[in-house]
Amino acid sequence: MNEDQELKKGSTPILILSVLSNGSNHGYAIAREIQRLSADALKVGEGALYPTLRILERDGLVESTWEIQPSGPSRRIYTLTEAGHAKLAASRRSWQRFSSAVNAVLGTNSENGSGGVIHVQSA
Amino acid sequence: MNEDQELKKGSTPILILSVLSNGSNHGYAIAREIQRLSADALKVGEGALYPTLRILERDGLVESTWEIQPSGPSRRIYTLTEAGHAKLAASRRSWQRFSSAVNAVLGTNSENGSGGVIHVQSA
DNA sequence: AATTATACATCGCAATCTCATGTATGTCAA
DNA sequence: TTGACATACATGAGATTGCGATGTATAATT
Repeated sequence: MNEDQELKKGSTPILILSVLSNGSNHGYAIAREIQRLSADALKVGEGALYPTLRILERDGLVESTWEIQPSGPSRRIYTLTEAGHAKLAASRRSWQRFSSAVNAVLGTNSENGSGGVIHVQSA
Repeated sequence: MNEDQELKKGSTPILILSVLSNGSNHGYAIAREIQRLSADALKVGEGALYPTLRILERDGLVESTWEIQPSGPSRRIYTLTEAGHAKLAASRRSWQRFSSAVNAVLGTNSENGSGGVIHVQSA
């Protein structure tokens, strides 16, 4: 399965990697961060979160260590590896390509609501 | 399952509905049109195309009629129903919300390649 | 005669998500 | 002190979806 098709079925990995690129974090906090940054539009449930983190670790994109808390349950802290950084960069390009393509298909008729044009401009 | 989560797992329905909003068409041509409009970035395989069209028809979003060709195999022509138009409009909003949310999560660190800013501007 | 393109359709496999459930700790209010 | 809620990890069942392969059939091309 190619990268673009994989993105269609599961934006979870790229979202997790992206959050981790802001600094190491533990699973539960990653999920909350995705929800916060997306203004509640995206929710990564626990049944998707933990299996995905395991796959990312199996594939060498993240590493984890247990951290015992002075209070509350222990946390497994995930850190992005070098391979994870590279994967994130590639996934970003795939997402851009995919979302542009969808917009291209959606933008070819008179029912696109705003009728607006999207300009991408360098900072 | 809510609409946003459904989009994550399958942009195929909205792509088909969008192509059909440009006029009635048959399955095989719809798939080619999606591929053409997306500059080969998106491909809807036959194993996804025909089952999805059946579901759309079952749900009353499209209607179909057989059309015998003077040459070549018969075609099943699909037409967007009123419910299909409404669904398309709703799906567009969901796609906008979903892609904006992903961009929001991706846009929060220094690894976003372009470093660019996306401005959406009305026509 | 063989290949390619059109055009529909179905099946099995694999991947993924959601929902539910389970374990365990700590806090806060009734 | 008991119940509710939040934190934090983990797994399993069931459903959905996509993809590749396969099959049927027609027609044009080489």
